[in-house]
Amino acid sequence: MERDDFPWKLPIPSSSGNVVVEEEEGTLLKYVGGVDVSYSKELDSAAAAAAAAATAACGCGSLVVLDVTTPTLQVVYQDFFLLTNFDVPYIPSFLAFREAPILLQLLQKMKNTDNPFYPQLLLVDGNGLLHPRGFGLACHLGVLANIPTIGIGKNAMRSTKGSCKPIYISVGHRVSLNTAIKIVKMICKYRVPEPIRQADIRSRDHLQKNSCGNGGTLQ
DNA sequence: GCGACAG
DNA sequence: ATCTTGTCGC
Repeated sequence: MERDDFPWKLPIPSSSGNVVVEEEEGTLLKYVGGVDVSYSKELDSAAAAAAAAATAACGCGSLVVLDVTTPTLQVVYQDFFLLTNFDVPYIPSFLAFREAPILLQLLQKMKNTDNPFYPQLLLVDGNGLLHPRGFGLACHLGVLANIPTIGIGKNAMRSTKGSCKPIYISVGHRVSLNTAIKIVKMICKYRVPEPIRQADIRSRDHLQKNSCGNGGTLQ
């Protein structure tokens, strides 16, 4: 679980700062996925009329895949999973029980259709081994989907305010911490690694355009 | 009661 | 996570 357990090689940053793409097709890390779930606080109109105290929400899970051998980290795949009347609560330290089922479906949909962009590795918006019980969302998802995962935390539990705002990288599944750090460093354009950032941006955007607030209208 | 609490 | 406007800076 904490060792590298995958067949591919990392693109090697050259001394000039450019990425050297090796010729061995299929052995190079190319497709890196990112997952996230966004929520809308808006009440579902039907639920609001029926139950006064009900606070059903809308949610949107997203899965994006980036080609990390391109300088721009091109997004080559995206898919969403919209949730209506989502009432699974968020309980601190139990994030996986809320989000793993959603994200797992997005991954299985790709796998079931033999999608050529199926990610070789997945970055997860949430921690891996860095968790009170040592098994965060990134671990759950990695095991369930049997895919190498890296956990990305943006708030450390019980941390103090630092002068800068770091991110927290932790092992999810089938990747060592050293490798996880190397990979994250090569796919960051901004503070948050690009696969996570794109998953975040796109899920929020998709939710806004397709959420309960629009009466469920699409397009 | 107070502080902490991934997203 | 979400509720929220403008604003300062590269």
